[in-house]
Amino acid sequence: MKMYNRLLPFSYRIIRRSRVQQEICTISNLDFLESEMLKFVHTQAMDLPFQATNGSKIPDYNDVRRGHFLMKLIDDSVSRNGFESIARIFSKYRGSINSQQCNSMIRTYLDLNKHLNSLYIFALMHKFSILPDSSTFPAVLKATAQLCDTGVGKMIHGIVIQMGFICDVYTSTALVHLYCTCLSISDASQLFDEMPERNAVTWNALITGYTHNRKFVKAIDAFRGMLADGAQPSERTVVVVLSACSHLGAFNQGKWIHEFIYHNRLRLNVFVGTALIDMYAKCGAVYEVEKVFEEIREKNVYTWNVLISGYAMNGQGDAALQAFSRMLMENFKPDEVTFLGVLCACCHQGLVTEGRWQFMSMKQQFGLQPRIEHYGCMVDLLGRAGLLEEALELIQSMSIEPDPIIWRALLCACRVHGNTKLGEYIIKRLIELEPNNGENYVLLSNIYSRERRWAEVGKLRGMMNLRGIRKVPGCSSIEINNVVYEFVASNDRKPEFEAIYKQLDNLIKKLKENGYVTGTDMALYDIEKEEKEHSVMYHSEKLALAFGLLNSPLDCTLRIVKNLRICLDCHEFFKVLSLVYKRYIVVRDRNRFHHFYEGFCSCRDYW
DNA sequence: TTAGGGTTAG
Repeated sequence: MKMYNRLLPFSYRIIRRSRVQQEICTISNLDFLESEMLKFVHTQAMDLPFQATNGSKIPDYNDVRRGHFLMKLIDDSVSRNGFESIARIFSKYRGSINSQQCNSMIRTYLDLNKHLNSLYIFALMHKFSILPDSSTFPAVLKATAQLCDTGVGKMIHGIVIQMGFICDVYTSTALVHLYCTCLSISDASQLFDEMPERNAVTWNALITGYTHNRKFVKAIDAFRGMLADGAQPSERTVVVVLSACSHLGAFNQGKWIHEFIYHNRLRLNVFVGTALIDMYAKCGAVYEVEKVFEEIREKNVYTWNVLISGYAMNGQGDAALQAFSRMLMENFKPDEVTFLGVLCACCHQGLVTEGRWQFMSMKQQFGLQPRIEHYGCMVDLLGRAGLLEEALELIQSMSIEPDPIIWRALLCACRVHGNTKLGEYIIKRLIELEPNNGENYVLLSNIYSRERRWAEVGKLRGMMNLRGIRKVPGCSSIEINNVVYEFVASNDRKPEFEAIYKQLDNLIKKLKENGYVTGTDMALYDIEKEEKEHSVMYHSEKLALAFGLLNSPLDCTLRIVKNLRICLDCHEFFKVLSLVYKRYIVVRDRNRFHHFYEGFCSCRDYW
């Protein structure tokens, strides 16, 4: 039963006011809201496209058709007399326009992506005393979420509370979505907790909100909450939860969701299939990627894109290019994202000629305009291959203004190929663009350290201290028995991790006997060798690995996710360890995957 | 007859 379907005009019927609701009510006054909304709509209405239609009077149709008729009348009038004429139409037909007709107009404008029109109709409803009902608000809130205007969003929330519609589950779900989209996720969560009624869609709105706000662990927790609440997850639910697992690299959680889909007979539609492939790709599980891809019937450009970029990030450039050829053979039209995957595959594989050709073909054969991301891939591809001049020329030839990311890609190449002169030129540009980003200083410091220019290193260190710039700490996570453990790099031994340090000390000793040499090139400053060894010894990925070895069966693949790029020393350490301990280790760093097995890495030391 | 979905450089 919908308790609030019956209209409660201006009743101030509030069930329970939370902090958010109280705050909202203090700023809400319906007349003020009306004038503010009209003002908002007028100020933004200048660019609206309108279609001219003919019409004179309202025929006696049902409400939806009358709503559509009115809309045509409005469009026609607006195209001839300007946006304000909508109010004149309302005035002319005062008394014969009802809320159902207005709802129909609001929803149709929503479908046409004319969100300001939806809001304008809503504002005029109050002006002409047409009372909204419970069907009005979901559409109005959706339009507000699309426009992402926080002021209007809070105003409409105020009206919802004041008119007593906060208990309508459709309206409050739309409100949760609005708060997740353009207000605050914590306020959305509070609203959700206070809702007297919720259903699967409300849970979906919250879980989606967490994922879109990058609160991936909370999204997975909310999914568990949904199951505990007895709500039935749908295909939409699992798509969003899988996306959270992808971001976290949470393989076991993702696999569990896959089993859940199977046992609960959810459809393996194109959304679910694509989300599954993406999850497995971002967990470094290429075999599962292929299995799901062959299993699903329905595919679209998204599905192909996650497959191609999945192969690329896992170091299987040839497979990515083969998948791209197959995509074309099966008559799918590639888009800009497809070419990002293709160029990324060439980049990680060092396929310079192929990359140049694909970049040309993207423009000439497929008519796609390269974006800065595509140039970024090309600069990285050329830079890694040592073609620094060509990479610089490409940046200079761009019609788009180069961004810090593209300069940093070239700077990394300068470090790899020891080109200090170009590195210094770039760093000056970078520090102008991003004076507070510690990563830039660290990159330059690494270039100086490599050439043993300790005076410059010291000067740079002083500048960082003076400006209060800190290096982003390395952070790695590993999933053991469905629990994600996180480790942060540290120069000090923390007492609670003593068992892990001991394990790490033993590992280092054993690996040194088997050919591992501590790489200290990446250590930042001019410090003694022993101290440098110490500073790379407790990198977060090594701590995660030591913890994984201590807490997993011998045949278990270890999967580690790192927030920065894996360092040279850790890369060597993992290679030797995979040989000595016969373990398969997968590391997802900020850029790509490294699959370590029998002393080798899938990146073939090219990263 | 209303609310909620997947991909993207380094």
